[in-house]
Amino acid sequence: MADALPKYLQIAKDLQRQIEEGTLKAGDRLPTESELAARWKVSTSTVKDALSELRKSGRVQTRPREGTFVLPRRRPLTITLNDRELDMPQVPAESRMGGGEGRAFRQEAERQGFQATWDLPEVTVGPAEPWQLEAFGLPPDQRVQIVQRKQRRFIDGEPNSLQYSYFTLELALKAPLLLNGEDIEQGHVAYLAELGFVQVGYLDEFDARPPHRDEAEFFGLSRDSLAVIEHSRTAYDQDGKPFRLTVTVYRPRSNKIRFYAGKVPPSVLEGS
Amino acid sequence: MADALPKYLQIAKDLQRQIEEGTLKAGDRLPTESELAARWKVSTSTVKDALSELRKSGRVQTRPREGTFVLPRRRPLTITLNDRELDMPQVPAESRMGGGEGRAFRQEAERQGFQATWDLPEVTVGPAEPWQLEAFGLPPDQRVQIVQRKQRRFIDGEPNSLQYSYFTLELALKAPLLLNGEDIEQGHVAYLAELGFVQVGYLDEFDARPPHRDEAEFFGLSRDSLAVIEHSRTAYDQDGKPFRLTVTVYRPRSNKIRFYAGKVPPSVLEGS
DNA sequence: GAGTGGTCTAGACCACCGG
DNA sequence: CGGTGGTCTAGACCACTCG
Repeated sequence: MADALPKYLQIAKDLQRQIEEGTLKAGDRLPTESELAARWKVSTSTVKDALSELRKSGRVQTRPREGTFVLPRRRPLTITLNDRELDMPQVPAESRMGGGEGRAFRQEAERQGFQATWDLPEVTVGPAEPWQLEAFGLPPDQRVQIVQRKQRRFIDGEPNSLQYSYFTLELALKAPLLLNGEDIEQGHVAYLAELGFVQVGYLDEFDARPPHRDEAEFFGLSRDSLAVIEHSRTAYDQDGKPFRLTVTVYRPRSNKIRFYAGKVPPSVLEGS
Repeated sequence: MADALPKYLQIAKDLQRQIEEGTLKAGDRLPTESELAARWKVSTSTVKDALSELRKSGRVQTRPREGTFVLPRRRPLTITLNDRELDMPQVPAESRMGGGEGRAFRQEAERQGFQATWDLPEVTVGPAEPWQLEAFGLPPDQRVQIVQRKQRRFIDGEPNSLQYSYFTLELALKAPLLLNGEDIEQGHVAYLAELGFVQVGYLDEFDARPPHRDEAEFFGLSRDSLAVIEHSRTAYDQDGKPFRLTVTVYRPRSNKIRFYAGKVPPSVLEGS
């Protein structure tokens, strides 16, 4: 035979095939590592390599001390980055959403037939880290306190994304609801607009990276799972000054991130 | 001590620290696996786990039979998704770029002080796969041939991204340069516009996933490295019909993908 | 030929949960 | 308590490069 695949990839491929063919269905537990090792006459380490490979495909989830399970194929939540309100200057500032935060998250989810929920935000205050200073356009040696609002967001009850919003303490003192560990009914963008900090534009950036330990725990990802997608948004006020930084960490495969330009058929944009 | 980290994470963390502190500099080879095993008094398997973890941070690269090397910190290429020309209808169709393809790739790279090069495209023709039919808005049972143009793109001589452009054979017969394994001087978008297929809008979607074997090879990623970012663009013509599909696979950490809305200070947009 | 990482063996012990 | 995957041992052999 010509250049046989390593055993661990053969095992991974065979399991993948069984999942695709439906022999292993969503929610099923895969054979245990020792069963697979016996069946394939390999050591358990080789099986562990195979399962590690499978986890990276995003089709299975390993829960320590329980086993490895086939994940259901869920319809992903579509996150559209374009902010229709922002693109239409005639809409009053009070009704601008800011895309992806608070009410906008629920509205988008419901339009797509999902139920969106979230925990109360955890508010913490601390000295700025270098990357935060850079995002706020401040010199690297500036001493400034940053307010972090961290929120866990769920779709149909399942962990979907983690959102961190950052503000300077200086701003938060003028907008004290930011310091409350409670929802801001109208959303950050509208609340700040009421106080005169209007978001006239924003810049989004993306990266993919392995999850941190707490993110892996929240999303139920064990070792060697998929990368998460990190989406940073820097919001600018009327003076072109960055006044809000939002970092959203998405669970892989549960979200579809999209952006459009020019004329795209409405049916495409609406179809989930 | 309280809940010590597993050894393999301790080792990874120590190496990471040495890289950050500069004890290990860009281009340096890390100690070999057996050296690390001896130094930490652990088995080589534990060291392999540690290096696997380190590779996921994107700071090192393992080259089989050579060793593990510290990667230089390169300034990433910024890919801006907004198409300024498309957003300005007064610009004639012939000069629209399409963002990220051919000339636009070189222009953007040079503006940021990089040198962009690419291989000649590899053209292949074959039956449509289901996801391609879906992207082109065709029924799943339709029999149609798809032309693939695959191009390897480099920044400063290093592998940067892989771009696959897809067209129906029907379209390619009306635009025969698409079937040539040569560059299209003016770019796909302009060439097709000349022939009456004007891109009036597009829809971008993102995902992060582990690299395929050939992608890992092209990017020089070995086992357990970072995820690649996949960017799909579906382009629509005047009739709202999708006529071009482009999939770009980006090397992680070498690219910064961005998008803006509303008014963002020009200095931010220009600053690479 | 020496040295490298990729693959693999044949286990071991542990913490944790309720299959 | 039994069974699970996470961590780890102490190696082995291989294909390949030339550090």
